Amino acid sequence: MDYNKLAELLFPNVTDTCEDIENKYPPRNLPEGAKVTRFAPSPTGFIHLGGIYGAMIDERLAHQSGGIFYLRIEDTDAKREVPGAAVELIKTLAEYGMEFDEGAAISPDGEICDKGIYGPFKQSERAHIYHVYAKKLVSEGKAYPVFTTQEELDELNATDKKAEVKSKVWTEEAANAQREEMLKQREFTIDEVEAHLKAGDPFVLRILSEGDGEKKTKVGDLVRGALELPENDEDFVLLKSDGIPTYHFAHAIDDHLMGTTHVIRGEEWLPSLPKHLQLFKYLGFKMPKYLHTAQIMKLDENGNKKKLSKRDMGLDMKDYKRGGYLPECVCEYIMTILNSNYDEWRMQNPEKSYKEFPFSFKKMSNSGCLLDFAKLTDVSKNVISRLTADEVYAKLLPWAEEYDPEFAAVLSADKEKAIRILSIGRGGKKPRKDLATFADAKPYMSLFYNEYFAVIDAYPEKFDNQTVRSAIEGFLQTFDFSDDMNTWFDKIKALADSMGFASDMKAYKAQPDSFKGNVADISSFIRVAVTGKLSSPDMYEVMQVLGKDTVVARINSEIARLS
RNA sequence: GGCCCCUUGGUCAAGCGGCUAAGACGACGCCCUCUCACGGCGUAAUCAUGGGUUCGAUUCCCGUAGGGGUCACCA
Repeated sequence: MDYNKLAELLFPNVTDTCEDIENKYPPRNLPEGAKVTRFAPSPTGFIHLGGIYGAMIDERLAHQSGGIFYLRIEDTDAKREVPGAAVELIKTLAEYGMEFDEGAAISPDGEICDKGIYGPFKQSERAHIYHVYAKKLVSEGKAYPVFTTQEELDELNATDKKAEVKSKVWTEEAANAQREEMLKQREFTIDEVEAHLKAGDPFVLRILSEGDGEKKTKVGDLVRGALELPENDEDFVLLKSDGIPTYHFAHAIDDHLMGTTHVIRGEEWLPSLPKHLQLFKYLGFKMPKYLHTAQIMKLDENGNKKKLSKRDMGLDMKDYKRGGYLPECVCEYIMTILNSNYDEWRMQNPEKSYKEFPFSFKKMSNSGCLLDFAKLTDVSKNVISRLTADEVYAKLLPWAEEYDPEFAAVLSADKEKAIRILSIGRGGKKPRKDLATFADAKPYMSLFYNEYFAVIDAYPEKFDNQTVRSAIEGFLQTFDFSDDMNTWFDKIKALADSMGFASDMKAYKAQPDSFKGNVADISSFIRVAVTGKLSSPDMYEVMQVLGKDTVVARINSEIARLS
């Protein structure tokens, strides 16, 4: 077989050589040890938690080493592409603090554009590059075409391939038949190829695999160590019939030309690693280092770990946004599952950015972890508790504007007040941690606003209305808004004493029977009247924020109700 | 089914031949306290299993089981 002739037949329009391409993309001039990583999503839908997880590893590894972090859009599957998804992807990544040095970006007019000299960064725009290498492989007898008719192709496109693959019964006979079919396709003549081309039949380009599927080769993985994998024995597709490459082919060429040093991807790619080994060998490219990450899982109804699926809460980043989770909280949580010594570091360095943490892939776990909302909540509370009231307000307002406009209106009507509310118990060594998400804000803050205020909790049952009423009446009689906290509370204690309640908790605990109740009970009457609830932040501070008139009005309203 | 990956408390995990097997989240209890938070202290809870190797295995090797992934002109 004259492979050069075959190559010429298949790619008559390709005149560039591989050298021409290589010259256009010179090796990067980076300091020793600098890592070049990429995040390479396909624009087939929303970005998910696993995506952010992977992107954060890419970002840390690159920027921690003084390297380059870039974004490549893997839009090689026109059928699955979702319009506008790429733009959405980039925006979401930006929200999560993923800043790319190079790659696909959004231009001022809202279109995808390229940043840096190694583009184009959309694979659909790189067809000519792939074809140059494809032609070379054909000319060396390392790849060959398989023709189909247009009808067969249409039929292929009509099938739900994923469902078909899933339902497939993997018997030995089926495997053998598949292999025989593959081998048969290797047999053809130049004349046949010419005839097909003349008839306009589309073709795919397949690699001519070398391995026998038995012999093992060793591959290194940054988190898994040495792996033993069988050599590739599959003539997988390089170019689809539309001339666009498959992931495998695009991966080898792009990561080579763009100078990627570290490929970080999910462990679902592990089984296709032999394909990539084969390709890099055929192409004469230097292998990048691989890091296959464990998946983030959930528990299914049978109690088994399962990969997060589209229907699950917690996969789509929009879920987090809607739920009021701050991106920095999610990132903080991801850091805790990325490196288990992160928690410890955070305790020592409460004010630092996570980007100052010495992240190491050596500390990454190689088994999948369960998405743990309890942990996320804890981490989020900590992150938000470290913010100032102004910062919380600045982030809360836009969230509310999108998901609860009415609440947003209330918040912005009196910014000063909102910030005073958010300031309660904030700052200092032991800040309150009331907010894990912005969705917690309204229930927490509602007692401060008359439009939301309601007496929700009942007064403690063991006291009759008469007692409650005289207590809050008594409070009102001596209430002076300008009192400081101690004076204010001393008055409550005095009130307790005058009503036969213990003002000293220790005294009460020693002899509970000699009192009608204690000062905490008195406080709870006032608390329910003023806040509507049995629990609230520090009541003195609450009253200071509410203002004298509101406090008096609420108590009077309760006095009336209890009469 | 073939191939590959994984396996320490409920969860995330430290460990890298000898430890009473860290720590965090969660749970529970106590303390602090005018409530709720916060904080402090404490309790319960883990090496999947069988065989080796070894004076000694959570740690090394082999098998088994369980879980996950993958076997497309999808990425």
